Amino acid sequence: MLKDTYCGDLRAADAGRTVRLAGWVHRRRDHGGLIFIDLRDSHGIVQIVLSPDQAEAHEAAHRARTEWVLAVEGEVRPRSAATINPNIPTGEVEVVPARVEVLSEAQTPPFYINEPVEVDEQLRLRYRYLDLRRPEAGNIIRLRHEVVRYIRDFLSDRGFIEVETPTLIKSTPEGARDFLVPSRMRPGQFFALPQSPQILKELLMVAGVEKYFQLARCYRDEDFRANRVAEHTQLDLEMSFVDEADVMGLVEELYTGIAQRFGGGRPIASTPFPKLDYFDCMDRYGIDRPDLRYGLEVVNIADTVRRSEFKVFQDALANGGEIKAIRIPGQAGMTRREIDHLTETARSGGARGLAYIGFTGDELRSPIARFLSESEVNAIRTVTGANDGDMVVIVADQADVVAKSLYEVRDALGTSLGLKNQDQLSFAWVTGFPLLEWRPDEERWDATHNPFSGFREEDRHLLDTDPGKVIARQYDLTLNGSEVGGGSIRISNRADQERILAMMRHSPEQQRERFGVLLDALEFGAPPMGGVGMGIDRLMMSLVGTENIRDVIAFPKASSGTDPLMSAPSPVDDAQLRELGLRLIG
RNA sequence: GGCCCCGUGGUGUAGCGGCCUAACAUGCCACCCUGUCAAGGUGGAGAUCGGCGGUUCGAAUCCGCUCGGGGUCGCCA
Repeated sequence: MLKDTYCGDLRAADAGRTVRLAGWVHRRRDHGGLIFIDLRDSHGIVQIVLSPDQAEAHEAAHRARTEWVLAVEGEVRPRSAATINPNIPTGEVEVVPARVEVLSEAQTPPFYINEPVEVDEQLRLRYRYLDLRRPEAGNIIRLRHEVVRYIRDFLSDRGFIEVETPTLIKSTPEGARDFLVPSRMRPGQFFALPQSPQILKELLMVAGVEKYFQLARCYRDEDFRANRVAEHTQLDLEMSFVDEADVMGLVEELYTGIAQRFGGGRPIASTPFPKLDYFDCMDRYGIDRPDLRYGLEVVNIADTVRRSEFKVFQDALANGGEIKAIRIPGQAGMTRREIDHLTETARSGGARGLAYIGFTGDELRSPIARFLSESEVNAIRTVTGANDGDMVVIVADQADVVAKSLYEVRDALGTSLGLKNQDQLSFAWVTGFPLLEWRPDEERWDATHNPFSGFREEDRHLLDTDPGKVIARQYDLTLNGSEVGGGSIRISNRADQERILAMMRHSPEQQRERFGVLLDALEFGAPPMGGVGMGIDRLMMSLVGTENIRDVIAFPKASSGTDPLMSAPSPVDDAQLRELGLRLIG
């Protein structure tokens, strides 16, 4: 090794040691006589001091520029009291080199590495290897390693084995669009990249593995978002002979440990994690992954205004809809502009408008008050618990529109009122999901999560009479309002699996073609089984407090779906295409 | 695919019809400088304003198209 010590590791106790350091010039302060160089490596930064006495070293330091790579050999010296820098961990010492060697020179970087300035993301991605030198960026990748290592240790200690599954698998036209890989040896045929190792992990259970996990790369060929990329990493895990409580308990212990160790001291809002029912969630938050860091719960006020004159309310109820409200404490005086903005937000959720009542002492601030009797207003006030100074906003429409609109309103308020406390990790389980939902356009049932989720035995009879009422043995984990993972106890017998697939309008031929392997395997002694897929990227986003999923990935694709670093995708030679039996059209 | 926002020296921004021969900060280069840590001082180089076309006496500034980027809806678990 050219070095025996990391720059960032030096402390007062190292004073007097002779060390060999190597790293990058973070910053240089050349006083003509004295030269200070902040030398940076993967552990941090330490100050190097060069006086003109050591002519050769001084000369090298004088030539050196930002991001040059230097090897330094010298003595660690305590700094005098007046020159201690309390802002950096190594600030009590500095290194006085006898020798400075330039290992590599460097062009001026295209953006600042030594200052946290917001730079165009494409430029950063194109030079990601420089971007990652920025401690703020690189430390996320290092933290990710620690988290992943913790996961591996945790599960290994509990008898899990990590098994790799293939990256080239069979395409199933279910769910998201597959990435396809043409087969050279079978021209005209294609592999798909896995959207998750779902079937394979169930086969591992049939294989008697009992406890499996994998940090699996999952691929979906869909458009990107701030928190969505084409390839993401999931902690994929499956266990035999378990029920919901076993899997949820294990995941909860794991995630509590991760949050405590890597959450930067941020408290977990509640342990054990709250368990919410899906229908309850939809009722109170309008969404199945509520952000529990703040209140602003949705209240049903249909009963209080059932006999109201107000046509909007009448129509909604006459058409089988709902009327719900959110009480916003202390916001009766919000500006016209803010109200308009909230109304716009509600409209984006499908609502035609947003009614409001501001309780400002004796007066009511409300365009709809004249359609309501005094007792109705009082009833609304009682049901919502509104005090003087509170604002109540109301949406009346079909249930799904009310839910979506008020979810959007609540979410917007959470942001604008500063209620999304970044210093809190608020986990919650959501269970009790419907197994199936009706697709009117396709006239078939579809799985709400995945077609292998089991269902409550007591709901079995409903499969014939009212399939939409069947509750799945599904559980999702949410963190600060985003879904960080989910799983289920699986169907583990062929008859049930075939029955569900049939309800989803898979013909027996399609079932054999697409899921034959699994169906067969379920006939050879399949154990009861269940597991989860946990999104590692989103977990890391929460741990480091970023909105951008690309921050937690070493070499991410840009939002456009391209790779500015490698310039991918790119055209290929005709010869390559020919070999694959492909020809480009258009 | 729809909608919204952005595109000015290396980087981050200002300028939004003529005062722009494009400003500021930082970075870069040179010189001065022995205790700085965003070192300081002096001087200097560096962008025709994403591209194309149009309106106008005159366009970084207005209009159209286009390319690139970001966000969002659709899509996606």
